[in-house]
Amino acid sequence: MGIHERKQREKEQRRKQIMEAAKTVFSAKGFNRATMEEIAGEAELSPGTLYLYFKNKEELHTSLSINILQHLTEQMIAFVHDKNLDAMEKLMALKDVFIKVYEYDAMVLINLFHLQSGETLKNLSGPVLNEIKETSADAIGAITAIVQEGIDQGVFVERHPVALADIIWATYSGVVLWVDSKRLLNNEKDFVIQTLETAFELIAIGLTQSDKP
Amino acid sequence: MGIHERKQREKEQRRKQIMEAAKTVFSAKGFNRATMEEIAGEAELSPGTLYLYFKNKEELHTSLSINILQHLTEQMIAFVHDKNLDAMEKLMALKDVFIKVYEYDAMVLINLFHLQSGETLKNLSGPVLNEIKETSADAIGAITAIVQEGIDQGVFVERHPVALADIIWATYSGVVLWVDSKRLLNNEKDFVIQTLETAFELIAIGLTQSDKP
Amino acid sequence: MGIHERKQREKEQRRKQIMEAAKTVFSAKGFNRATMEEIAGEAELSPGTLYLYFKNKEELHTSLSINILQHLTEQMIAFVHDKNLDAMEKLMALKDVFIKVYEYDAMVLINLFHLQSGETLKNLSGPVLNEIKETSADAIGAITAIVQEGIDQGVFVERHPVALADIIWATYSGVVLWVDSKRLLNNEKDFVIQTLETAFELIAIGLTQSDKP
Amino acid sequence: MGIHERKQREKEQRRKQIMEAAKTVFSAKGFNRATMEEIAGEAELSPGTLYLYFKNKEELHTSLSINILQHLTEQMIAFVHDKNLDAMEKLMALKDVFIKVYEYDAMVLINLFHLQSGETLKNLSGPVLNEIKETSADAIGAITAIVQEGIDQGVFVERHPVALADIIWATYSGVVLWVDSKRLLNNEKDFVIQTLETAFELIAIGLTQSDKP
DNA sequence: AATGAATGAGGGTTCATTCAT
DNA sequence: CATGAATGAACCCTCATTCAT
Repeated sequence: MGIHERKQREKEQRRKQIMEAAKTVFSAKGFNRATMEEIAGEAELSPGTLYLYFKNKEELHTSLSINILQHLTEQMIAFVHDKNLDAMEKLMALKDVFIKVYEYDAMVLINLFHLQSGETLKNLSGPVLNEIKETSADAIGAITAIVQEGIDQGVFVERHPVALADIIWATYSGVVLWVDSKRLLNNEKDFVIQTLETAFELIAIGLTQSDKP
Repeated sequence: MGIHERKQREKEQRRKQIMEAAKTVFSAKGFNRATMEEIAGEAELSPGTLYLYFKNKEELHTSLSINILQHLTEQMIAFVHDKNLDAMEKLMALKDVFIKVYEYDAMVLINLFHLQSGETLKNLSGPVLNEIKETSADAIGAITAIVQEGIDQGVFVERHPVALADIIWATYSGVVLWVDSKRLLNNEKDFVIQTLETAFELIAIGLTQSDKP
Repeated sequence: MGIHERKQREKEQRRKQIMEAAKTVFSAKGFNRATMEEIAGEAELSPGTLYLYFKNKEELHTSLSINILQHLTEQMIAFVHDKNLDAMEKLMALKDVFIKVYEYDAMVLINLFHLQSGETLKNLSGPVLNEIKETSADAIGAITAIVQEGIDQGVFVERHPVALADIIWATYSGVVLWVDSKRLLNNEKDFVIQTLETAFELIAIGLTQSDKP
Repeated sequence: MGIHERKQREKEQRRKQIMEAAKTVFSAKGFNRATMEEIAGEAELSPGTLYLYFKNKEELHTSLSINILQHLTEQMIAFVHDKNLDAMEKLMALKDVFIKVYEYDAMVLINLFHLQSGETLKNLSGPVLNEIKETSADAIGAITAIVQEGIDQGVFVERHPVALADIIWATYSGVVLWVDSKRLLNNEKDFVIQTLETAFELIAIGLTQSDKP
């Protein structure tokens, strides 16, 4: 079993090595202009080897996104059940996770949000698609739980919690995509984090105040 | 002059004809899987003709986005200077424009928001890039003007107006992308408009209320 | 008939105008990279018009060569029958014509010599091919006549006059092609004329001296 | 080591296989009408494979020329340093090499001389261009050395040795191109070799005799 | 005669993927 | 498992040529 386990770990190790290389190349070239040969070169492997670990280029690409989505979701779930935090504190913790993940790997996160595109989504194989569906359901579920808790506690005003969760998630993705593209268009400094902070201020107010008088 | 003008109009007509066909094909296949030959067929023209009107596939694709962005911006600017509306009414008018444009052509709008992607942005020619930059600056400018007016009138609380405009725009794009992808993932009904309504409620509250107590 | 003649002259005029433009463009781009559209633009005509005067691109290209070949041949023939010159003087006159034509239009001359290529020759239509055959036969005939006269006069040693004419013509084309390409390869000054002068010295000696002792 | 060497040899083998096929196809169709697909078919390989060994069509074509130029140059250099030959004998040996190479592969040789064309030359990549420059400099250098030796020995009259080398090389290329094209034009027998023999007689006389009396 | 918009066949090239070693 | 040479389908784009006006 020692042998079997080591094999398993080596295999996992290779996958990571490839995904790391893929991240670098996709990041520099974008999906279309990146070639499997270049990724293989970056990973110091041969092209053929990539196909032992990933079914094809698309799934290698998607794996990057799934990875960060799982990472993000895990962290969100971690404090949802934390009894020591009230709903508003959880909302702020959510914001901090969003920012931390953005800081951790902006490019893969952007990539994840672009996955929300018909073109990409349509071409994924069933299992991969399911993994995405489930993980993103978990992510939205975690946000929904926070919102629901706030409503139950009377801290947040009563609205459809799933819609609110969608808005929070959408704001996150929208800010990351738009502010990042502004950076590219105008050679600006990176304002994503500041903008996220302000966006969450607005969201917090919107969630707590009943209505414009 | 009659001749010259008619020629001009015919040329404009052809561009539209091609863009219409391109929209159909890109919409059905996505950028990569769409072929110029198929677009030409859809437009009942020969492949070569496409290149008389668009430099290459990428610029044809981008033209669709620019088009809707200009359309959107024009409408936004239209009521910014309307003296009969106060800032909050303008904000609601903005929401209505957003919704109307989404209803008018969801697919091209989604396409526009995906243009905010490094991969696509990096490969555009100078003139096209400039057109995007300018038009999107106009769009953000229009939103900024509304927010600024609200602040000046004491209706909105004082915050950095550009950041707020970015957040509004980002929320729009985020909601459209995310809720649309949820529809694809889960074969859901289209909730984009309802979600946008709710999102704007939150934004309106966030803009008018100073802070959580 | 006045009308008919004027029409005729105008037509001739247009051909020249097109050939002039073609010369410019072929010269700058080479045959393959030159486009009919660009030639039309240079001639301030539309692409379609070119086809009223030349059957296709290849024959337009070849016409340039035929033109200079006829020009060259005419001048050679002019002094072949000049009773005031002896064979050696005629040989020197030949050299002068060669140089003058090179100076007049180096590019078209080079073009002519490249026509001596299987690829180009094989794709010409019958009539054009015949014109080339006849004119180049005339050219070689003129040189042969000079050599023959020299032999008859006992000035040149007895050898096969056609072979000698071929060698003279080949030397001309070889020097022009090779020295011009050296210019391109090494960014050298143009040494074609000096090299031709030296080459003809050698030829003159070779023709007059019987053999190495 | 055995493995590495064999791989190397196999690779070299493939290049030859492709060049052989290319020679056949270019020879039959000329550069423009030859297609990569046809060459691949002739080599019993797939089109893609060609691009593993040659950057593009042009460089495959040029490689053929460079090959024969190197072959020619090697042989010329071989006897330049032969102490057993005097200058005149070396000149005659040069002629023999010229003839042998022509007999060995006339078509590729003609191809080489056509490379001396602006159009082709301008579109070559730096490294390939350099290889041509260097090899043709070596070729001219070898001829120059012979001529210089003749002058030093007092066998040849004193003239600029480089110019003489150029003339010899130009005569070679001119005779091959022109007499071969005569063959094509008039369905003649192949007189290249006889003409070269006569040409070298003239050159020998021209080099040894001081001047027309 | 002149136009010039439209044509559409054609080919070079790329690159994800495979498979014999 | 790993390799990497070979594959070959696919596609963008060019441009000589045509023809309705």
